[in-house]
Amino acid sequence: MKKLPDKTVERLSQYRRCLTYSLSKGQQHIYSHEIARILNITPVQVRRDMMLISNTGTLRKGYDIHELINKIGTILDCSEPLKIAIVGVGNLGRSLLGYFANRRSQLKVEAGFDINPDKINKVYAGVRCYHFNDFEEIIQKENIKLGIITVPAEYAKEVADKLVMSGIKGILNYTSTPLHVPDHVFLEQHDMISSIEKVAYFIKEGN
Amino acid sequence: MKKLPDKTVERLSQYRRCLTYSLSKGQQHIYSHEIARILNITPVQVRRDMMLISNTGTLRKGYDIHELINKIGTILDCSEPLKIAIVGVGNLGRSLLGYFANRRSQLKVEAGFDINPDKINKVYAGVRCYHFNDFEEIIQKENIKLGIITVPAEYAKEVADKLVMSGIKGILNYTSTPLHVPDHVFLEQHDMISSIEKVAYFIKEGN
DNA sequence: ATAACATTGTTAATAAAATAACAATACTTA
DNA sequence: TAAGTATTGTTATTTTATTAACAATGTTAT
Repeated sequence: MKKLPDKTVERLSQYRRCLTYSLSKGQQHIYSHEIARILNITPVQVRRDMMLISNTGTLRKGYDIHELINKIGTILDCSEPLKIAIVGVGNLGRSLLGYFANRRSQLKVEAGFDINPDKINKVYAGVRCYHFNDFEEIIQKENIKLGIITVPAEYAKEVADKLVMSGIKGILNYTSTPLHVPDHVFLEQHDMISSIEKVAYFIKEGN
Repeated sequence: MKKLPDKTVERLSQYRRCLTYSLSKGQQHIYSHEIARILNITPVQVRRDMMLISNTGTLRKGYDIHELINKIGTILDCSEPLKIAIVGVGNLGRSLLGYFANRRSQLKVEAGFDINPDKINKVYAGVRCYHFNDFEEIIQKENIKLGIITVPAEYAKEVADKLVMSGIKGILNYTSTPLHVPDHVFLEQHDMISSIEKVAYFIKEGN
């Protein structure tokens, strides 16, 4: 399948979650406008995304939830679970570890990394914490593909460099330090401070 | 000033942070291409944003950092510090509290809220944690405008409803539950699972 | 003094994302 | 059975965001 637009990919993940929920309630079909309402978007957008992933619904019956979940799975998921490392087992890192605990998913957090000796070899939400010095060895042995950076901002750069050098394929950066990585590494940044300042701006304007 | 584009607002926040850093290094002027390089964007985009906020640089000398920081401040900041509440003092909530500690900024986290009795009246990173039952009273007394939701996903909806009822102006939702709020409340959602699935997708495609 | 250069500011062009419009059609109701 | 209705799928349009192009102009080098 052709590469999907950025935003569509994000929405697919959201579709899947809300579909899983509806399915667990015993619902079998769902209309575009139902999905749209749940996610605060328009029905057209849902249908457009469906078109992009060649998913087809039934007229006046909507989309088969089970089928659509599978379809999204074939697009988003890899054939085997994708292994993830969380670098920085502070509050934020542990928060993410918590998200993934008890969640059957094609995403598997395989290891945490830190430099605080008190944390090394401890297990958090079922995931063991290693010393960051051992990063390269472990991610290569375990075939970990994705790294999430949750260290204090001032360490972000050196952490990212090490991730890249170790062969990580994608990085999700939760620090506010902008990072630079080569083209073959996919980088996503999430700056919480900017998000808050943005909300602040639009509140202010709203006066 | 006319309302700025969403993306420009986000970047202004990032500009300010990188400018503050450069200023602290003793730098007084900065070129559009320097900013761009730091933030992984193009120089044109920087100049375009400058245009939108009517900031003007000096030919062959670049932008006056101090002046630009002030300019961004007049746009993003309110006249008095904007007060924030963090609802859910778990790992993620405490992580955010940590970000704001020791940071002089026009954003001030005024209170945390939780329902766990062990946390009530404790102080985290200088911020006191109250019982969520007292939410309305405290945010009205303290004039808190912005709420950040960091509770487990299943509580997100009721928390949001209470925030809206209590007169909160803006909500930043870090749970994966999609929320619905009236038009006069600004809502920003940040779904960490979707972010990770997105990175996973683009890694997969990259093969 | 003049030419070459580097940088800003702005307009023009392109690309990406969202929305609108509407044809097709199966279901429902009269 | 015929008309009306609700819903999908798709094309067209609009809006938003990014990038390209380039004129203007102060600075540096010759």
